Amino acid sequence: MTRTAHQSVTIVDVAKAAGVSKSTAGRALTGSDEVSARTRDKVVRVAAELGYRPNGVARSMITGNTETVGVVIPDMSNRFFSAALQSIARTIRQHGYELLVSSTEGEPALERRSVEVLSTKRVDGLIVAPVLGADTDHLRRLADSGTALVLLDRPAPKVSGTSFVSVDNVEASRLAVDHLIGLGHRHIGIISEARYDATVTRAAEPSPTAHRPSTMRLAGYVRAMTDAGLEVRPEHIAHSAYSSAASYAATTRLLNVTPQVTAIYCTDNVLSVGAFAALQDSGCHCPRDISLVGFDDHDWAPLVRPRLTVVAQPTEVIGVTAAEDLLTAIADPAREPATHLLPARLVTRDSTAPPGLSLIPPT
Amino acid sequence: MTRTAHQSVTIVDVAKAAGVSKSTAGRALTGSDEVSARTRDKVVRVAAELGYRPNGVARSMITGNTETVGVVIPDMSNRFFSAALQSIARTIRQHGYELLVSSTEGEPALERRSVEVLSTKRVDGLIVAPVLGADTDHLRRLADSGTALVLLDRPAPKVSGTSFVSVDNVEASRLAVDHLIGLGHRHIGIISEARYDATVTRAAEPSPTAHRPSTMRLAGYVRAMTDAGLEVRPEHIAHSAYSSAASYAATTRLLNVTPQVTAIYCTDNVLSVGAFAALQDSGCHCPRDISLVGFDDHDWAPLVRPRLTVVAQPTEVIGVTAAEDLLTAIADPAREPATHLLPARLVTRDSTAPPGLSLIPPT
DNA sequence: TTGAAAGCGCTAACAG
DNA sequence: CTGTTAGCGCTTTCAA
Repeated sequence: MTRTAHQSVTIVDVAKAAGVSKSTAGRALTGSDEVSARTRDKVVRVAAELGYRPNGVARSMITGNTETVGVVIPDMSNRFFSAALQSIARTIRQHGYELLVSSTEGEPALERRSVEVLSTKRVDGLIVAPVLGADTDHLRRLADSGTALVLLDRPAPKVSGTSFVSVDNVEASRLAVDHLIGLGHRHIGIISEARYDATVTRAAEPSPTAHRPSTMRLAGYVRAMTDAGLEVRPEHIAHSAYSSAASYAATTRLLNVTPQVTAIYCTDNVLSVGAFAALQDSGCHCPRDISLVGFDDHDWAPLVRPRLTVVAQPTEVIGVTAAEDLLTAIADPAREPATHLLPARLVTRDSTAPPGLSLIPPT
Repeated sequence: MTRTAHQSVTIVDVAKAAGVSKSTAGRALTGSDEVSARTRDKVVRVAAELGYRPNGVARSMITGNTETVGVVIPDMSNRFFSAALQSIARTIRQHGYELLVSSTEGEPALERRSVEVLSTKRVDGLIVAPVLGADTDHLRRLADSGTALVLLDRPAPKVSGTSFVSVDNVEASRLAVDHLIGLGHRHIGIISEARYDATVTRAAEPSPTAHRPSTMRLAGYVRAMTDAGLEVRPEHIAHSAYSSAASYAATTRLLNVTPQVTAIYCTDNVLSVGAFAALQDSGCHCPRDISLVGFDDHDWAPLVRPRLTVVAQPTEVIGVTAAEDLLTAIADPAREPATHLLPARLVTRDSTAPPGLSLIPPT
């Protein structure tokens, strides 16, 4: 019956108890058809009685693969990544893979360690959302060594031959900004983790596989403004570190410094929390005095007042696409890497309205 | 330099190239002090040149452990579980372990499969939040087989000899209900996933290791009401399935059917979204007409109006505790299993006030 | 249809 | 300090 020892019943024990050889027992247990039904039944029954559990480690040793996919992301409690993780998990599970996941907390050193450890554990493939701005040599080495690799959300410029899956950030910004322009806004502020850098941001073709999402979103804003014939004013671009508190401060600053701004586009889900809070505390009425577009659709977007208009990423699709591309790469190492830029979607709610629109007369 | 072949450079290749034996190479690479500095340096250099990556699978084969912890949870996009996961990941990483995570989507069959697969992969220990109400024989077998096992959030009654980590749900409810009673409320409704079952709920000592969280929270409500000399009325207990939409419906029903209710306690984070929305749409003014206490502290709790008062679980601590207990169990299989009931915390905001309190005169 | 033997890549005695 | 030997548990030829 149940055994208490640790590394307990092996296939040899089963074979002995069933009165067959190790190899026959193996064949019976893996459902090979090179065994007589009689012996198979016997072996299977004996195995169950003994509480035999096949040792996947030993099997991997021989087959050379682990049926395991690694995922390395900065933070699994971040809504975007946890949602992506969930859809990655489901997709690969349907193909018989498990998920080895590592959180880097934004530390380049931890990312290197994670990639190292996971590749030591011989994952069959790896999905990585690299730490922004960090060195990516370890990823290049990994890709060069033939490990299937898919980049998620953030590119690694120097790593070639690797698939990349992300929302189309330029288009996402265009959705937000065009919506605001369409409402009549002319002075539109932006809360961004990226620094305004004219050379990159105003480039004719900013490349999603070369720049981080925040940069692309800022570039999209610049493009949309420019295309509409509006002036991009540096003082309308509020830089914020990656935290809700920093975004709160940045938004407050933007409101104080540039009173002519009538709309704000906030380019990240974490930042949106702080931006919304800042607007609430500012004394401005939203959307009468200021319109706000957030990023990513949250549970709370329809719960706050005014309900928050957002640019929503297809988070599920991003996860599924990354997983499927990785599975393809595992099955066929020679396949061409692809860049998947998935479309964002504008969800219009109540936080955006024409400038100066006032249902309640201003005080 | 970099190799393109798949299972490429082994320790034998390194040994040959360095002109030493396999074992010396091994010793050098694992940093054993039984090697001369000279040979170690040489081996390490050669290994780097060849792009050698140790094969963790082979190592596990010998050592018998994988430095991997499995986690099986219903849904990693759920805020509670993703936060717990993040702190589990950090804790075990600090001890050199990686995380193999599996999402069961609430399906008992998937949970069985996950536990099976992870134990085949020879994880050194397992943290499981079992699917509610499902059969737990697979967990008992696992525990009996000597695998370190910690139960998270939900107990598995028939599985003995296993640690259990959870918030103290009865006390959590007491915090919420006592707060409301203290404000003067007498007719307090509850939104619960549990069915009201007098035998369990009113038991003198409802056991956290025998009943699911929702049952314990309901029991805590009953206890707190009873202790305060208030009547527990079945029509004040609104059952809801586990979704925001169901909670919306349950809350709406509760408001319509029992107008004497002046406060509602919502016993779960997912349900809180629906409850809050229902209150907004009901025409009731919160907190003037109805007070609301939510469960779990969300990003949005301070963002909505009124700001939501909640009972907050120490999610981080729960994750860390589960991880630490598991590490202990791995290190010492003979240690006594423990039940950790962690304290909840009441976060008082604006959604709770004395009944009938009216800053704005009723219409 | 079954068994015997080889070996995956590595570590761990045990000699030298 | 270093090399030799013997496996870990399993799959997989290759014979019988």
